[in-house]
Amino acid sequence: MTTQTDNEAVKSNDPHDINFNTEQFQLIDDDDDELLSHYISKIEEITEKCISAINTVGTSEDAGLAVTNAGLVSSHSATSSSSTCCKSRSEAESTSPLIKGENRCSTNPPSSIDHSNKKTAGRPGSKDSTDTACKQVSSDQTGMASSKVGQTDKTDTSSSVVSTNKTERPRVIIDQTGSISPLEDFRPGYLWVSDLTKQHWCEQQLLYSFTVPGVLVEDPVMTKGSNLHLQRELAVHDVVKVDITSSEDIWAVKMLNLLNSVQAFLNGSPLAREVPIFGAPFQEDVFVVGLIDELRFDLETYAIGLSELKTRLSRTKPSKSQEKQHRLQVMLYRKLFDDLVKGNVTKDVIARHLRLKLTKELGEGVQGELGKSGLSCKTLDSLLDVVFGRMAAVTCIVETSVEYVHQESGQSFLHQDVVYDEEELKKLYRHYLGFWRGQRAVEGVDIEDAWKCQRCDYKSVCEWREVKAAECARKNKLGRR
DNA sequence: ATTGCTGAAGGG
Repeated sequence: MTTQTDNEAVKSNDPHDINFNTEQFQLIDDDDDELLSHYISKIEEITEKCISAINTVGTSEDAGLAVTNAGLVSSHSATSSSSTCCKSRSEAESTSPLIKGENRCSTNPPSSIDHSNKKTAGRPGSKDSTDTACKQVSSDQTGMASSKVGQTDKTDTSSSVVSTNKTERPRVIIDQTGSISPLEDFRPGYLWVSDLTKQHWCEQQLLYSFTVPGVLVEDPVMTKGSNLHLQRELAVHDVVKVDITSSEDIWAVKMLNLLNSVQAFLNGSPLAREVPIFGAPFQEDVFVVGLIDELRFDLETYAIGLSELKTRLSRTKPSKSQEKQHRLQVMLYRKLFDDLVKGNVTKDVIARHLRLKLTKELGEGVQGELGKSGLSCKTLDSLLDVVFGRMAAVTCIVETSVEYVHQESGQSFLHQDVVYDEEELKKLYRHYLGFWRGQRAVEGVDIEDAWKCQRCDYKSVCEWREVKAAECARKNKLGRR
């Protein structure tokens, strides 16, 4: 039982400044209906206050955070993609009836509050449930299938205010004294290639995307981009669902996707899309996971080329900064792929970073899919043997490029070859890891890239920007003397 | 494990 008093749960003199008194939530009896309904109404009240406070922020001129009816999470968190992805799926269904993906949009009312900077708000884990992953079968080639992980969401119906208190952790942002590093804090286990490319755009923005609670907002330009990518993907294979029972299963499907892409080449197919890739490059003991847009296989020379698709709102050349960002992405993919070809990734590294038990028996659904590809692997351990073997049968990537496509017309208007420089990549990568390991402070954009701040969600709260602005003002003053 | 642990990329 609790001794809850009636003091304010939300102390807020200023609607922009919400103080949560999390202390006062205590365990109560499930049976105590009266008390329970008291709390529920209390929670609703708080929710309403928060939403109205946020709305005020969202509509004010200098607001960094926008408002939508989709709940309260980091604006660049994975959750935002789950909604856009869902949309892509349903739109894609009209052009390709072969997709079996279920609608993953949460139909919950928009009142899920997150005041704990929880990273995965609205994206409940799949640990304790039997999930399905979307697997794909090639449509235009017989025999070999390729597949892709696409976990479906559980619908989150928990009342979040009470439950998040339990999981709330103290958040440490870059600690010079060496407490918790961003890597441990935000990406336990492994990094995404997209983490590193975002970091390339602005490290400070990346950090804010993890730490500043925001509001989910759908960016139509990004949605359009996702849809165009999906369209292309569906041109080479279809999606089927696979039952998933463990994280080993999830990774097994990913391995199968990679395996099938490479196998498709060996079977005479010239194209593979959405190819999963992973590794721990440059002996840094950090695991990185990515998804290659497109691999092309030259049937005469057996040469493999990598192509990254970038869709753009306008038919304009990408900025220098974007060019560099895309180049980094492509070089990283290439490095990860080549490392697999060269046998530079070991089972041990995979198991350790992904926290997988290689000897665990894979679920029925996954084993079934493996069977369809002619494999009788019962565990990740034996599947990895096959994957490594197949990867060793192809050669390293010899060509890397970025293709720019105009969103509205769908026309490709620019093709840029990327010069691969491994030493340069290594240097850059190690510099970026410095941030992830908490070995150095965050770096925002250089003064010449300050234009990026104009469209940044965090411009109203950004300390980096403030410091740079002051620096700039000082310089101008000196210059005038 | 007592509790927890990520589809990655999507564009500027």
